[in-house]
Amino acid sequence: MTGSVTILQQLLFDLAGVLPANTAPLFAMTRQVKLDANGIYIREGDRERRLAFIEQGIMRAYMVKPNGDEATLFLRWENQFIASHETIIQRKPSRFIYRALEPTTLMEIDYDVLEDVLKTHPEYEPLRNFFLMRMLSESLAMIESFVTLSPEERYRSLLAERFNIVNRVPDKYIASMLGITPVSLSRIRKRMHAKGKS
Amino acid sequence: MTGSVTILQQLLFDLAGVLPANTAPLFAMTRQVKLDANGIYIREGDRERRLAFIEQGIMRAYMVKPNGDEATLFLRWENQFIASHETIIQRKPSRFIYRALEPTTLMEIDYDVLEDVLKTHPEYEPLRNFFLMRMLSESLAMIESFVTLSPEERYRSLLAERFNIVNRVPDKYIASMLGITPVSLSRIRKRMHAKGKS
DNA sequence: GTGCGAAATTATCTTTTGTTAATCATATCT
DNA sequence: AGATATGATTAACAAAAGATAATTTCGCAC
Repeated sequence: MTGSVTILQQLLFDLAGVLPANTAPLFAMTRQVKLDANGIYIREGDRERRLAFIEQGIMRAYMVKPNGDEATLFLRWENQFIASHETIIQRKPSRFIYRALEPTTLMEIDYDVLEDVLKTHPEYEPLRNFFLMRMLSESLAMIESFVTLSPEERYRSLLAERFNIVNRVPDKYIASMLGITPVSLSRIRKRMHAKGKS
Repeated sequence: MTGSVTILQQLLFDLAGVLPANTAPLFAMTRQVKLDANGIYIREGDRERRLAFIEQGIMRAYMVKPNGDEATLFLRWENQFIASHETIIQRKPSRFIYRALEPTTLMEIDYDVLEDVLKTHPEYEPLRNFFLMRMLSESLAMIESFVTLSPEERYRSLLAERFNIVNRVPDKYIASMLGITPVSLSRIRKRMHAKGKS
């Protein structure tokens, strides 16, 4: 039994009072996916509406810019969902690549199947709502950091809030997520060490 | 009869097949709010979980930074929802101020009342889902613009996609939304005029 | 341990942004 | 209309970021 199921069952109970014994219709439709470090989950152009809960590992969503450079949109880790948002929400082929940074285990469901399950079992609906709201909340926090903080402050804030995640990810992807170049992040780190250590 | 009701009824029919005649339980709980230009809808510290559909006008969500400067998080206009996201999602007092930029008309509902309505009328649920997904999608597009584009490119892209909105809003708020100062936006505009006009 | 490749740092130079303050333009109010 | 406040532009300088390339460090495979 995967821990993901337990976690989601608990959440479903807390949110909607659904007993673990009554969650079979949902979890019966899921399957496990294992990715090696650097393994690709979704490619640019993919149209499959796959939705995955991260059991173990870190995923990175990035795009390849016209000039060939990569830009990391976000990272997702344990107990978060990863999916091609544009494919799920707008049925567009993915413009992003979703790739594991570590050996990663996912619990996957086809989004169309999930919608069928939700239609026949509306009692699971609060779960979708919860994660949608959580993702919206996190996205707005990210936007907030872009409009209120300098690159150095964004990095400090990320360190303060997600030290273990930053620690598990190469700096160049962190830099990209902060909207700056790796060279610039390196200089920020240097300045930070030069001054007060905190 | 407000146009908002018609629009939402149509959406509810398209999304869930709910007939306009069957939407009374929802719209009975709404009320109209009118704001003058510059009028405040939600203040910093407010804890009321008000959710509003913008019938006419533009709303601005901004925070006051420790140094006293304002930072605009986002703008919302006709046919979008505005609410203190942190208050709705995390029940925290609002850290942002939500204010009208023009004379604005809102159709408001108390979020706790909405949840009651959704509990007794789950057939309205697709509407919530639709707007949550739309907001998530727009937020991720915003983040994408921060990690893939330079300030000038962000401004160009905003002009290309939302010319009429940019036109209705003072540049200083646009600048703030783009993560730059008004001075810097002014220079960008100058550079743009100097070179190719497009 | 050695060697290899990727990541991070450093250096140099150019471009852009931030900051502050002054000026110019434009609404708005009386 | 005239006065006033707000927003936009410009100027001057300091600070930071981008680009490119060289160098160093680090992790990993052999």
